[in-house]
Amino acid sequence: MIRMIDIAREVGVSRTAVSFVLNGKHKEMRLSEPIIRKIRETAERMGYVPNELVNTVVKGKSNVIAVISKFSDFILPAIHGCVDEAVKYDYIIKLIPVEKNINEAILKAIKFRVAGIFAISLEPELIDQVDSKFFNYGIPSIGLTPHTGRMMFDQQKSAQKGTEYLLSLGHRNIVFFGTSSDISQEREEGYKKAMTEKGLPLQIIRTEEEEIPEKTDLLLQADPDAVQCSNDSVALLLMHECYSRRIFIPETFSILGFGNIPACRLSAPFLSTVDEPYYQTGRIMFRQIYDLLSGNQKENYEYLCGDVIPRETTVALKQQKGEK
Amino acid sequence: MIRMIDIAREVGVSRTAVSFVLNGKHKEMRLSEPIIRKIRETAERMGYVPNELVNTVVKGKSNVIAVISKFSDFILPAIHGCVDEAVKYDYIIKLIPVEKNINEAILKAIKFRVAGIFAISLEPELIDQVDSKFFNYGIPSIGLTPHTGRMMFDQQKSAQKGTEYLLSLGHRNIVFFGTSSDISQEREEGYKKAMTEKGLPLQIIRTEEEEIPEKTDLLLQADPDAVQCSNDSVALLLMHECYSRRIFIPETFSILGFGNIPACRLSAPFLSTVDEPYYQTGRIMFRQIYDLLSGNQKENYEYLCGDVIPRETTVALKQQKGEK
DNA sequence: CTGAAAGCGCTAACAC
DNA sequence: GTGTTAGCGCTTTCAG
Repeated sequence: MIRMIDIAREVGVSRTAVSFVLNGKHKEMRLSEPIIRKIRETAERMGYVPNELVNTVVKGKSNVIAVISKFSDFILPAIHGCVDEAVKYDYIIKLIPVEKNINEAILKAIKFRVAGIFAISLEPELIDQVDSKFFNYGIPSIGLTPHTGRMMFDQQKSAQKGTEYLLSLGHRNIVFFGTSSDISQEREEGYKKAMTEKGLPLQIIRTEEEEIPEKTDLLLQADPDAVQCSNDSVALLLMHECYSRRIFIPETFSILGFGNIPACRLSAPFLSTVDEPYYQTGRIMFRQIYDLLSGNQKENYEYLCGDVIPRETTVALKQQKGEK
Repeated sequence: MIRMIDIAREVGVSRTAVSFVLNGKHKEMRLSEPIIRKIRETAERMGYVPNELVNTVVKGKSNVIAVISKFSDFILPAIHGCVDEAVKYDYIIKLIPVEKNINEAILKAIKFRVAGIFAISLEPELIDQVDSKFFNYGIPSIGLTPHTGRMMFDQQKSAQKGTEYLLSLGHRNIVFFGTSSDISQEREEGYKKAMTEKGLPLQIIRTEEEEIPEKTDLLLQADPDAVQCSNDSVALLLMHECYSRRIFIPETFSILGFGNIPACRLSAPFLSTVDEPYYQTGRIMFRQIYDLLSGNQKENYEYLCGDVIPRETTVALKQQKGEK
């Protein structure tokens, strides 16, 4: 690796001159144009690459952000969005996986003197284990305390939009088919709100993914116009149950998922769903920490709201009944 | 951030002593046990965190690996595997996205003096643009030249295993339904090999994903026992076409996918497929660059071979005919 | 056991 | 315009 001193010697100037030219600060020391050009050319010719690590050490400021996460297929697209956004602001993302010990991961980030820490997709239990001493280091972080770092996505409102879409299709007898996870319940609230506003009765069936086969029978007894699922997996699994019973969708009833996972575009029939844009959310999350780093503390970020993506599993009630 | 000198002053010893103790080299300078303990305790109490950046600068060796990639949902699980494996060897992964300019990404990696560069999931055209001067820096890299950095996965052999599985089920009239991509053709070769070994006639239908609706009719005319698809998407899309035609699977014919994407476990019926373990492959890729860094150059890594994952879309011929 | 000193590659203030 | 110098936080050698 060639260093500044090497090119200084080659050109026959001081290391300082090289430093200033290469950092675009040559105005502060009126060097002659030819010299400036020669320094640049020589640097290029010798293949000089500045050492960012040293810069970080000297300036005491890095442009690396640690993303601490329990990675899963689920969260990967958000990381993707985060990385893409980071590169625009000339930040680099370092990935630090967490299995059991979150403090180990945080320590690793601090060892590298990262500019900021971004924790994402960690269970509350892990967050509770965070050693509070780390906050003394003054490293801006998001997601290391219980109420920060949530996905910037409004689950309830998005689910409500989903229900309203079903309503707009003429469905009235809508059952919400969901799991008992926190996130599922937030979505359930959206359903409740939309139904209540219309004065329609609530029908909620809670199920774990493994119980879907049995719970499907329960669902069928309700003879719904439409069923709104708390996520795409349960929607797809429900469709699977319908298939084995030779119950056709959307002729028998409409199904709406939530999440817009890739499988929605590969199911038979294609699953209508509410989009949860992980990638976009990842980008917003980056901007959140970026603002934190720049000191532009905006306290309230706009939460993203998902759009309904109509595909083949939802159809107007009239049309459905006609086919029945 | 507290420094070594701070804890040295606190304890009343030399900075050298602190350095040696904290790096576990105190044997080289026989310090008294109480002093050693006091240094450790003080470091802990004051919240000392070593500065890895400086260490890198001083030692001229880092334990950071840059993963340069055009990230996509596809490749994310491989990254995941890579990160998980890296952490075991105490390496950190830095993500550097590439859109158009690969040299910019490489430069960024070199600026940070990474220990190695790992390029993955980049089109050949991008690889061709790599400025050869970068190789002078002697940074170990994989995937920056046309014939390195391929996924360590044997497409052909895996596909062949798939065909053999179909054969073992009693199917003879097997058609290969695939796209014209390079990877699809490798898999096609596996199919050909298995069929040829049995002296069975080859039936291959090439299709792009958009053409699947029309090509399905062609497929149907062949009246196959089983169809082997070049990837899960086309298998799933084929199932979608069958659904709209009310052709039931696996009663009419068996379908085998390739890839084992998450959607396989969410389709109706669940798709049997050949597993392409991206996550595992990512881990192997890390080990590859790790060996390169450690100087243990093994020239030939074992290519992974996928296993058949039987689910609901494949069934023995006898059983199928019985139901027909 | 310790303190001094050189070195890693670079920035930035300063006197010349 | 330049060379010197101090400093960033640390490792490592070496004479005491």
